[in-house]
Amino acid sequence: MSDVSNKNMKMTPQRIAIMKYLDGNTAHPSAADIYVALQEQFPTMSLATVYNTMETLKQQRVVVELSIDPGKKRFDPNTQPHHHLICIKCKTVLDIFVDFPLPLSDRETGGFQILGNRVDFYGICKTCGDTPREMIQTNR
Amino acid sequence: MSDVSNKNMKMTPQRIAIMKYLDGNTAHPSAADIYVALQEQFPTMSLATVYNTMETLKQQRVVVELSIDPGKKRFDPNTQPHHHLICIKCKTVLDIFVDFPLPLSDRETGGFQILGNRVDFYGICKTCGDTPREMIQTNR
DNA sequence: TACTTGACAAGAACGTTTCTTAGATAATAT
DNA sequence: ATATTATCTAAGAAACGTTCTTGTCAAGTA
Repeated sequence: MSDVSNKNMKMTPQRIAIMKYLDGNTAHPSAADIYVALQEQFPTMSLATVYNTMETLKQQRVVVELSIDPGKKRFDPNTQPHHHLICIKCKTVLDIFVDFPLPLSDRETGGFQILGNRVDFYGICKTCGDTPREMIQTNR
Repeated sequence: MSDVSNKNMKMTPQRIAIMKYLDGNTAHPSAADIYVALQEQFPTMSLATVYNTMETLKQQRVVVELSIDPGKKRFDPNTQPHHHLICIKCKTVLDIFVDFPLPLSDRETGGFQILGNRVDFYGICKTCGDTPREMIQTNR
């Protein structure tokens, strides 16, 4: 993903900035996160542009959209299949690159054509587990 | 769940109706789904009441909130651990009751205290696979 | 009876996402 | 070089889904 170029989409300064911001980013940012992060660099860029760009990047399979957070889309620049550890307190999402065998028989799928899977583990992250409740700052 | 009574919460006609509607319901309805389904029976009930009730039922562990649908919460009256088959076309969600071993080493979790997991399979359901594109009606 | 508590409807408010419009920019063809 | 076309952008409006606030009512308690 570190190559910021693509023949299938027009590369504009805004898109390049968004892709650079996402490159190597493991925080699974939302559209609003991306928007505020690039505010300084592009004070005139609107949220709609972020959404449009993310939609384009999604279609180009440069990012994956996550529905981990209720009421908020978050994006993952890592398009390799991997799973997530989600902290139910601070909503931090960590990547895990373990491949689990998930066999399903035809009887279980019942004509359903399976294209992919997603495994989410939820629990308490190290920070939230170690830190007294009143000191935890939820990111989102 | 078929027992519509609970000592920890006041049972009102609205709540009883919502619980009855959810009982055995495998469609994973959203708040709006529940609201419109009960419109005829309770024309004066507001959407806020549905949300309040679902929050209460969630805390009583009568339902589980799903973040399967981006931008929409859906609820599952089946609180037994199970996984989901999600059709990416019509958003139908089917339950599967298979238990997969999902071992994670301490190195992989890195201090993360795991409380549960969720496995979502996504693909094309039988109906959407069999039916020509222009005839498919997306439920949501 | 008075007091307290919880639930309700109604609508306002909020956050997220999509849509619409008009103007700017780049690619292609003339 | 100029015209044409398509694409991208900002800006704001609009549409959702969800939460919050307010006033009202009913049930339970002292």
